Amino acid sequence: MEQKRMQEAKMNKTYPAGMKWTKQRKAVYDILEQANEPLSAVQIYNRLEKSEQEAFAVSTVYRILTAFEEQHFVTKTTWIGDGTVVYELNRGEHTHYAVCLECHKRIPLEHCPFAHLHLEQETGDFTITGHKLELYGYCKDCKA
Amino acid sequence: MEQKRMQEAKMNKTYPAGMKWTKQRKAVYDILEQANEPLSAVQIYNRLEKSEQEAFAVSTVYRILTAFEEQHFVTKTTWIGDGTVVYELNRGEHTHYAVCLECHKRIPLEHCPFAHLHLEQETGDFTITGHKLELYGYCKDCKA
DNA sequence: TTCTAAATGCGAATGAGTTGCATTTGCATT
DNA sequence: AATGCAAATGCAACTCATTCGCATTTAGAA
Repeated sequence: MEQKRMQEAKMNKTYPAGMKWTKQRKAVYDILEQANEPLSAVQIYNRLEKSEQEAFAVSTVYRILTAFEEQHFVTKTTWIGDGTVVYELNRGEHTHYAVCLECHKRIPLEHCPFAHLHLEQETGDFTITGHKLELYGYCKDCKA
Repeated sequence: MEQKRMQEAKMNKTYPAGMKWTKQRKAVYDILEQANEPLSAVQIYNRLEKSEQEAFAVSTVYRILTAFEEQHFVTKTTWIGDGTVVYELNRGEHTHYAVCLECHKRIPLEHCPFAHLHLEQETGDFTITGHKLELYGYCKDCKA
């Protein structure tokens, strides 16, 4: 649903009221779409600098990402490990990562380990709306 | 084991080679011990300012916390919501939290939901050594 | 008591992210 | 197609957490 709205937005068919589809937003959107991993605002800014002839303002990137988040186009996440803030296009999947302590590679998990868990039971009066999980360890290349 | 080492460290019986048990470290340790929640470096710094006659340097607090983390005296964590970095005395338990998105209260979970899960199965060639988990939602006071 | 590596203080520097304000630009409406 | 204006951008200055270099102090081993 969100995804369909994003597609429409990109095709410039519809867009939420009071939202403009500028070239800056298109560029940020394209970078997020082409990325196969979550990106930080600075990473996005750097890629913009390389791919575009005209430079963008950093503040614009931050504002675009905030706007995208409000429109649910992207999901903002903080890596639990180092606190890095990254943005990821909302493709509908629910993704967790296994983080290698050696090379810091992030391997997306195929399935959410909570799919069959009933977490509500043990949190009493707490209403759960989401969760965040990171596994730590060593990838096959770093087991040496 | 870590806990015993911490106790010994505090009693000034043993301490890892090349590690000094200074009054600054004692003070930071005491504050962490008395705290019933994870604290940020700035929070610790502020409490030091109030409780001690002499002022500490902020950089010293950061360096102490880094050293404590390397010695596994404390655990460094990043809060999901706002990205705040906090430190918590390593009391030996394996703790996860439910974090209220409204009041930011952190409710420790009694049991680790992974206790009976075999995560290795779904990560293929990844060797898991640890994990971090945070649930978020709304506590009973904030459900309004 | 002496000696030295480790720890601290201080202040400057960094880096991520934000903000105020003047200027530009989608885009809805003529 | 021209107009009008709210929304978006650029820019530069700012905040805030954290780090770093370096001179000075100090814990604790010898």
